[in-house]
Amino acid sequence: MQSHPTEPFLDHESRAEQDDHQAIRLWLRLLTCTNLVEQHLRNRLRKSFDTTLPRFDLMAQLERSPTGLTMGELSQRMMVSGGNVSGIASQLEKEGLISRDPVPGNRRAFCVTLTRAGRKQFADMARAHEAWLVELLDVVSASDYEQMMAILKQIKAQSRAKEI
Amino acid sequence: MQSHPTEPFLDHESRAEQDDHQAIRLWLRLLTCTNLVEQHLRNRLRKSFDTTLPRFDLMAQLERSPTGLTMGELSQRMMVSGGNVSGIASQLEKEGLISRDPVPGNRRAFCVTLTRAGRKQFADMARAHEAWLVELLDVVSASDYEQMMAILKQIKAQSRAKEI
DNA sequence: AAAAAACATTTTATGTTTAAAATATCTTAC
DNA sequence: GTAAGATATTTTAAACATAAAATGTTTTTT
Repeated sequence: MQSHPTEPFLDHESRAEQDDHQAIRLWLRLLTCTNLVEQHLRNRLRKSFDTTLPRFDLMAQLERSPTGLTMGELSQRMMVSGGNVSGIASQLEKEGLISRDPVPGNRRAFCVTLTRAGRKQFADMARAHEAWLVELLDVVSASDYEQMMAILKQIKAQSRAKEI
Repeated sequence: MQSHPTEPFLDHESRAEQDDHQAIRLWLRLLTCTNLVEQHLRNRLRKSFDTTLPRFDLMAQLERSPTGLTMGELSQRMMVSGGNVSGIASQLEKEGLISRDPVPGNRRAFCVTLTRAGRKQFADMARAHEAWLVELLDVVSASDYEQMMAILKQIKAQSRAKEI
C-alpha cells in the first residue's frame, strides 16, 4: 500500500520519516540490525543443534563462569527476568546439561554450573556460533570496529545512567 | 561468583572473553545496547501509556502509511510472524484504535488503518517516544551518527545477503 | 472450465517472556 | 530468640511469538 523505492526490504526502518530525529533513525536501524542477526542465529541454532537462543545464552554465561552462577546472576547477565531463567534452567537441568547445587551456608541460592555433557555440547555450538557471527559481522573493518565499540559504549553508559 | 573489576554492570558482555573474535564482541555489545534501549522504552510505555512496545510498533507503522497496510505488510515491517500481528491487531481493533477493512477487488486482504482515536492516541505516544530516544541516543555526535549509520548499513546488507 | 498452485489471513498448539504473587530463607534490630 | 525486613527462587497469569494447519481467495495451467 506504500513503498520505499530505494528500500527493497521492509523492516522497522520502513516507519522512519525523512525528517525524523537522528535519534529515531539510529534506533530503528540498530533495532533492525539486531533483529536480523538474532533471527539468523535462531534459525541456525534450530537447524544445526535443535536448540534455542536463550538456551545457548544461558550455557554461554556458565561456560564463561566455570565456578558457577546463581539464578539471580544469570538473570542479570542474560538481561531477562528471573522467572524466565527459572524455566530455561529447568529444561536444561532435566536434559542433564546443567546442574543446580545448593550453596553451603546459603540455602536460598543455587550454584548453577555446566555438567560435563553440557560443556561438551556447548563447545560444538560455540564453534559454529562464532563462525556464523564472523560471516555476518566481519564486513566491519578493524578501525570501524573500534569506532563502533566506542560509540556503543557511550550509548550503553547513557542507558544505564537513565535506567528506570 | 565471578566479577569484572572494570564492569560495574552485568549483561551479555559478561560472557565475552578477552581473546574472543571481534565479531563476537561487537555482537554482544550491540545486543546489550539494543536490550537496554528496548527495556527502557518498554518501561516508559507501560508507565506513561499503559501499553506495550509491539502495540506501539504496529501503530507506528500504520501512522507512517496513512493509506493503510495489509496484515502481511505489517508482519514484514514489524519483523514478526503473521500470527503474531493477527493477535496484536485483534486487541487494537477491539479497543477501537485500528480498523480492518476489506480491500475492494481483493477479498483475501484486509486494509489496516489507524482510526481517528488511534491517531490521536498515537500522536501523544510518539512525542514521548521521540523524547525518550533523544535522551538516550543524543550522546552520539552528528559525525558519529553518520559513521554509525554507514557501518550498520553494511551489517544490514550482509545479514540480508546471508538470510536463511 | 476444472485442477493446481500460490496467496492472505486466521486458528491452533506450543513455547517464550514478563510482572507480580507466593514461598522460603537469611539478616538485623531489638 | 523473635519479629521485621530484605533477599533468592519458583509459580502463576497474561501478553507475545512462532510454526503449522485450516480456510477461503486468486491466479495459472491445462
